[in-house]
Amino acid sequence: AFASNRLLELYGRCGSAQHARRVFDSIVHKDLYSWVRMITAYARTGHLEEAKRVFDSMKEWNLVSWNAMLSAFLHHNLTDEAKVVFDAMPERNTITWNAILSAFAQGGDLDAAKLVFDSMPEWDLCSWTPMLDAYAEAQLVRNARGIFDCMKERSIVSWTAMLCAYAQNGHLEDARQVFDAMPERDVVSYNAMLAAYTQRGHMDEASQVFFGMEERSSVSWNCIACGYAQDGHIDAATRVFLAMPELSVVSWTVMLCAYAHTGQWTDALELFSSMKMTTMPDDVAFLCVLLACNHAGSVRSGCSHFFSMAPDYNVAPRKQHYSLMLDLLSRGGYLDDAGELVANMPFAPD
RNA sequence: UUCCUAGCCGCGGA
Repeated sequence: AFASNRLLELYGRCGSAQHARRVFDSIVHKDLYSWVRMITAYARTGHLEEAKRVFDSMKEWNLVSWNAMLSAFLHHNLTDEAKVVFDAMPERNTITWNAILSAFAQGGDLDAAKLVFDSMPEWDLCSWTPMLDAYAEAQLVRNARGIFDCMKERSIVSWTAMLCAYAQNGHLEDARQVFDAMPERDVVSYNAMLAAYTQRGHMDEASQVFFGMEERSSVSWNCIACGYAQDGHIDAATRVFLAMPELSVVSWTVMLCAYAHTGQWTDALELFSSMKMTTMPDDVAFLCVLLACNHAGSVRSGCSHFFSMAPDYNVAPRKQHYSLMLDLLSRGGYLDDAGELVANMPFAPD
């Protein structure tokens, strides 16, 4: 059973639920580890209903199995299902509380996050930081600061979160003070300070931070390129882009977006073709491309990109993609096709 | 086993 459990874990991690299931079924004396790993394997591959079925067929449960089921739902944003699990749990630990707190905080549900936070028996770094984030996102910087001040211990992550809380709410000076006061800094905290400056168009300060960095990541470069692009310095942004040691999907998208917004439709579309040779475009990249097609009035190109999203790139079109397509089709005079698209949308029309 | 756990960049939202 021990060896089989290892195998189960392996298949679960590499995303092969069928193989995991085969191993699971072959185990005669399944222990709690086997069950939990089977649940996790299904959860990681998005088979939540299967995961739940496995969970329900368990003979006995422990805290870890409950947490596994809870996290499975939370990771897929199935908050209602997660709540049911949470309420049914016979016992909870810090992992339980932090998991549900993080989910509420990231989902922007401040009231729920607060409720959970206040009900918790104890807090650690992974409880304070999400709560701080939740306040920052709700533009309650003082409450965020209150959490920060109350923390029994602070890590580089908490300091960076506080920096971002100020930056997101336009308090650049305070963000800088936090940055200067941090006991240690890493590439993420540097990037956070960098982004604080570039997002507000303070390219001089941003450059100082950038050149002061011992180590840079793709994020650092992207911030600089994006800063120039939104300043209207497309050529400068392009030079930064070309100098990047590595290109992520965001690097490409920054440039796509820059070209699309400045009316360089053909450049945008050419860039997109180059991008696809090395990088899987995501939903945002497609938005920029559709925006470019839209402004160029290129119905044919827009359609071909739109209809390749799900089948070729596994990207589900969002409402914004649909509305760009509707705009493009109707302005091109393809009213019937626009109507058909609306009829087949997976959302209710606004 | 739940946890490669909480913090950084692109569209939109705010």
